[in-house]
Amino acid sequence: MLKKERQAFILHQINLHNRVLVADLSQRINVSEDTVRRDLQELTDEGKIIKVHGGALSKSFQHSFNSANIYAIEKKRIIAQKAAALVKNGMFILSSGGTTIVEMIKALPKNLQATFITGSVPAAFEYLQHPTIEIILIGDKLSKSSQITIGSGAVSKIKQIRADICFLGTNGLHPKYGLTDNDWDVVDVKKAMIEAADKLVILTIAEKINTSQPVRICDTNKIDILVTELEPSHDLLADYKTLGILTL
Amino acid sequence: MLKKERQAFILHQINLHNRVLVADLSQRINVSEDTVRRDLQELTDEGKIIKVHGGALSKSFQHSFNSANIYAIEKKRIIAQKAAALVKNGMFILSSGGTTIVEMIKALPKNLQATFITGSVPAAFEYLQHPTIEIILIGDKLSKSSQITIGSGAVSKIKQIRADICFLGTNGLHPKYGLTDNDWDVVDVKKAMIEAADKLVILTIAEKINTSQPVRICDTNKIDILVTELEPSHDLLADYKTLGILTL
DNA sequence: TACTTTTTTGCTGTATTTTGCACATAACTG
DNA sequence: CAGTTATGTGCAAAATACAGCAAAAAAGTA
Repeated sequence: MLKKERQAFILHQINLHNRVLVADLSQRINVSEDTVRRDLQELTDEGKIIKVHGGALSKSFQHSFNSANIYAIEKKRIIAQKAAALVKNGMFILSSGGTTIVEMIKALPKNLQATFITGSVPAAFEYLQHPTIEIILIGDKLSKSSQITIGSGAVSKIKQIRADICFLGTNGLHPKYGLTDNDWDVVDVKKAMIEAADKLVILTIAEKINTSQPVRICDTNKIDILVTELEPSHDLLADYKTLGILTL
Repeated sequence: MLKKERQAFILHQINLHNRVLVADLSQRINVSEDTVRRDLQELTDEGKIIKVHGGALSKSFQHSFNSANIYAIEKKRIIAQKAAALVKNGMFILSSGGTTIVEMIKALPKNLQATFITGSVPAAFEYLQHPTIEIILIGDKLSKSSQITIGSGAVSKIKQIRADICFLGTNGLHPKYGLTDNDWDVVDVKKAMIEAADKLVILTIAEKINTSQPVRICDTNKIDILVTELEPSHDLLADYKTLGILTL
């Protein structure tokens, strides 16, 4: 069996049963467990499955864990504070989802008057807790893995918008490869958001800096402001500063 | 069963029943109590559950520690079970938000293949927890009080849909005044949902039966099925049965 | 065709993870 | 307070993962 064929088979099994075991697959396909593991690793890198000890799970399993993910929460709170300070009264703000964005929403001043636009369910949930802001929800098909709306309907709605700022969380940021993600449909939505806003602000923990994912969203020089938990003068940010990006 | 899978199962059980017992889980999953305990410990470390002697509790449980609320939740769970049984594979289902609807979503069979359409953020959040269903989010302005999208954009999107069932929670139901609510904009959306579906199913606790609110959604005879926590033959439902409504 | 180069695969040995058990300790119950 | 039940810890066995290496297969290339 060819490699591509094998991976397609594995993907099919995962979508069918929501899980696979390394030992199982190795026997069924008649290859070594190492090979299966390598296949699972590649599929994981492409963001198609979730690899776990002993096998792999469908992406739809991921959400049940992410719901209360407090990973790196302290760092994200620092980022949230810095990012929230960029928002002024009267602004129109586009935002994606992600835990960092949700933290930013929590950090918004209580008397802020602004309009926020998002397709992310967790972000919308958090925006709803705020007493004074207005919220516009972008409708379309909901993606299970990313919990935001995707598809042409969402993209065309976003294109009708002219926003002041676009806040994006990110999965990969690299001076050469730019802003990257692992889901094709999500990338389409993020691209549209970037085009629809005057300023692009990227929120990311330092750990994701200089990493990359398979699908490209935009070039690094499209970014206006980069918000991390580091000091603005930190070495890790030097490359981005030379590209003209404001680091906070 | 894989470790992650097991933890997902435990998390699901907790969200469903608000509590689990170590001994119970160990028997159901067929692992030692130690393993269950370790899982609970990890989930606790990640902040997803509350660990207690003998088992664990849902995080939401610690907030809603008032007994009146929990009493209603038991009733709503009965309603949820009955309503969830109406959904079949391949259906298109429109739904509003509300706690009763959210309970219904939790009660949906795990292998269900259907498409759900909603403008409610809490409902969407709950739909996202389901592994196999498809979700369409209705976009527009978000209403803070009702947590659903309202406005002409939402209404016109709903009008483009032809659904099998429309599930609505309700604030007032009265044989004479029909289905009523207290928010003008929400009523517009609910009206559109009713028109867009073949069947109208109303989910309500008995205590709201024969009460009314200021704004009318539709006549009582538009209702096809009325789901309450009562026995279908209960006296309180007699009026509605004579109107040709199926009571569950 | 004959050759290099690259990719794929399995193997080996060495970490790492997971799990159940035993035992001491702590928490509940009446 | 005594008895029961639950918990945490250390430990060892088994399963699983990973890194490095070399053979085999595939893809280019002259």
